[in-house]
Formats: sequence, C-alpha cells, structure tokens
Amino acid sequence: MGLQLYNTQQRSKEVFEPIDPQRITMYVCGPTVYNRVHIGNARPAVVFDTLFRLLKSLYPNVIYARNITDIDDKIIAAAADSSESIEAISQRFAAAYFEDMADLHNLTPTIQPYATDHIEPMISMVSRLIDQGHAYEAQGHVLFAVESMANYGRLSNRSLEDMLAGARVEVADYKRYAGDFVLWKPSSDDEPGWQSPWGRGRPGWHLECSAMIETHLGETIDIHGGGRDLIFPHHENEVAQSECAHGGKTFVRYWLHNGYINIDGEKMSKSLGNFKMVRDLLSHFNGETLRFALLSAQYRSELTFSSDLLEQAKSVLDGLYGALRGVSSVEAMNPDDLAEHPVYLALLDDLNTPVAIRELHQLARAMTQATGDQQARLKGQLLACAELMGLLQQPPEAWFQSAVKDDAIDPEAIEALIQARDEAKLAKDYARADAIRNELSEAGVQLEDGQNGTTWRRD
RNA sequence: GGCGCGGUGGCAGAGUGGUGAUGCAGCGGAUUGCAAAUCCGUCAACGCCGGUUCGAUUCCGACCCGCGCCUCCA
Repeated sequence: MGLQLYNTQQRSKEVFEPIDPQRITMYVCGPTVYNRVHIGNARPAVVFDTLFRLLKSLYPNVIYARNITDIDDKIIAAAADSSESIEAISQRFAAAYFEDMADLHNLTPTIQPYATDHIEPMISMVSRLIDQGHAYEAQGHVLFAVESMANYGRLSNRSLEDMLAGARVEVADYKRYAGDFVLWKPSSDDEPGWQSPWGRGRPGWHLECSAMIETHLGETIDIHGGGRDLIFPHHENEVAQSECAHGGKTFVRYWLHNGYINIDGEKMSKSLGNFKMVRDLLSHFNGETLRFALLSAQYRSELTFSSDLLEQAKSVLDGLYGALRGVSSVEAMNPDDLAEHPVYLALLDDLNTPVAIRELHQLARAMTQATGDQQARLKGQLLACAELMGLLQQPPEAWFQSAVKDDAIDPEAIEALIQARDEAKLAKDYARADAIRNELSEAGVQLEDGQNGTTWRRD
C-alpha cells in the first residue's frame, strides 16, 4: 500500500504520487520570530517532521524546507518596545525556535530559509505579477488584484462575495477591490526597508513563502503544510501569487493542514492569550513527552491540551521504555523490511499516529513475551517503527533517570541512599529501608527492586 | 449571514453495516519483607429522534450541543 494523504484542496484522501520520485519537495510554514513559540506552533513541526521521516523511508531524496520569517510588523513592534534591534530579536528567537524544535526530537529540515535573504526574488515576483496584470501599484503599495485570478478562493473553498460579506476589517482606500492583498508596502525612515521599483519598502506577509519556494524547491512542489488557520488568507494568497507569477502552473499538489490545539474547549492562540510556551512546558515535562502528546491524536483532529494529557503521555512512555529496559541485554536485530508492518501501514494512511502507537504497544508486548532471536527481531522492529515517529530513541535508563528540573537530587546521592537501604534490608531493618525509600520518593525518585539489585527512576 | 469541523467508556483516542481498537486510570490475581515495576485477568462508550436494513455507533434525514475560518494566528 502506498502513502495516502488528506488534501485540503480536494477535501479528501488521495494516493500520494510525487512529481519526481527522485526529488520530493515539501514546504512547511515556520515561525515569525518575535517571541518564543507555543505548543500550537510545535504541532505542525512535529507532525511534518513525522511525515518527513516517513517520506525519507519511501524516497531517496526528500527536500524539506521550513522557513524563518524574520521581517514582519510584529518584529518591528517588538523592537520598538525594547532596546533590541530587529536583527537581534529575530536572531535570538530564531535560535530559541531551533532549540525548542530540537528538544522535541525534530530532525533538522533540509533547508531553513530566511525571508530577508530572499528580497530579490520577492521583488522579481511582484514585478512579474504587475507585468501580467495581476497586481497594481497604489500609494506606494503594490496590491494583488484577486479579481484577476479565476480560481481565487479555491483552496479555502469560498467565493469572493462570501468573503467580503463577513469581512470584519476596514478596507483601505487604495484598494481597487476590497479583497486585494498587499504584496509590497512602503517603509518609513525608521522602519526596515529595501529599495524596490516602488520605492523603499518591505514585503507583505504572504510573499516570502512564494519566493522561497520558487527559489529553493521550484514552481510546483509536492507538499505544502501548516496549521489549519493558515488556509485563509495565507495559503490562498500564496497560491494566487505563485500560480499567477508562473502562468497558471500548479503551485502545490498536496495541501496538508493540521488541526488546532485547544485549551478548555477553545483554540489556543496568541490573540486569546491562552497559549502554553514550549519552553515553559519543557521545565515540567521532557521533550519526548510533549512530542508523544502531540502525536497521540491524528494530526487533522483538534487536540485538547492539558496537564492530564501530558501525565498520560508520560505514563505511556514509561511503559514502553520499561519494556525496552526489560530487554536491554538483548541486541536489537535490524529489520530488513517494514513495508507490511502495521505501524508502517498506519502511518501510510494519512499519518494515523494513534493506530501506529497502538501497534507499538502490540510490538512491545510481543517483544516482552518472546525469547531468543525472535525477541531481538521484535526489539529491532519496535525501535525502527518508533523512530518513524521520533520516539523511543534514547536509552531506557536515560529516559527514566534524566532530570527535568534543575534542583533534582543528583545520581550519586541516589546511589548512596540505595546502598544504605540495601544494608538496612540485609540487617532486616525494614523500617529504616522504607524510610530511605520514602525520602527518595519525596525527592521525586522511585525505587524498583529487581533480581539484579535496585534500579531507580524519576517521577 | 457564508463556508467548514466535531460530539465514542472516568480520561485520551482509532475504527467499523454484524464477533464492539489501543492506551492511561480503576478493580482482582501472580510476584514482593512491604512496595514499585512487570505479567495475567477484568469493568466500561458510540449526543438526541426518526428512516433504510435481517442487523446501525457506522448509511440517510431532522434536531440539540460544542468548535473553527471569513485578511494577526500553527
């Protein structure tokens, strides 16, 4: 069975057929770097990282681009509110983003282009759009004329009339048509800007992605991903810019959009202020727990985020790592073919991660019950399958013993107390032994007496 | 107003025209100095009302409820 993906454009699942099997192209919208990202920003990163891993297992050459938007009015505003320059702010938060994404066990994308490195192609694209009658200049702005495009609104499934009927934003007087959007806008002297045929200015929001895709991936790409809230206007406008600049040539073959993360039944968003920063969550839960929580629902579903969800994610990973710890002396046998494996089949079906996780449980159980070569084989399968989702890749002891909090008791102290408890147990002084165990428990360390002595793990 | 998504056991979350995933939590047992971990077993769900059908959680229709987009947003 091949890969099937739900295409927002068609509103149905389709078999994935690449333009060129030797060169798969995927673009995912990255962050605007004016502050730390929240867990809602992390969802597409984790989801499309999983797709990247899956694609790499299917094709020899996968190019995954995820951009950094380092020019935007929000960054300008953030700089105005602080003593930092725009460049310093965007560099600092881009670095923070890379750090957060790495902590969530995401692979580094093949390309991470910056908007400000692509001003030339942006200006070129705007010029072409003007030349072809799809854009016009007005009061220092260049606007895209949505009426010049027959299919405008196709991706988001809405007509121009419908859009304007519900419009809640005032229409600028320089627009010929209320739905026209900005390609290029003028910069005042204290705002960042670049020289252009239309004066000193800066790009509109959507232009960068079109220009970076054109530069790095080509006029038509296989997959474009992002959060559902980008369908309109961002992706709709990207389609408009790119297809009109390329003579109507298809821009994206498969549009993929992940669902929202909810808090208390409402969408998590910056405007509602109900967001959880990845960095703050990482001070209570490790990155793999966050990743698992994000993958515990199918990517198109809404995901209700709560401490309960994270506690459950941690419990599940404790269980799976516990199974791996039980076979730590067994050398994993590399599987030669996973093509028909239930985990793989689940992922091929539009990234059905809940089913894939179910199958990880089945694998873990079978592995625990097996012996000899079969156990080694199943261990290899479990590790390889989990790797497709970026899970279970650390040694079990690292999972159980790594400290999330800075003030955690250190391993030497733990070992010393374990030894003291062993001595108490030998002397049959169980009151003393239990007191030590309680002391460690209060320090967030649980003891487990096994056949080969006592092991420990953190809460 | 237009367009769209969803309501599954205490919780998370798949899926299916018939034998009703999976996990977490709970309960019972094995094990343990006692625990923990592990193993075995177990309980429990498809918003409401109609229709189609031998049979509906699944298909169709109405209704109720929740959520989202309609130019800040992952």
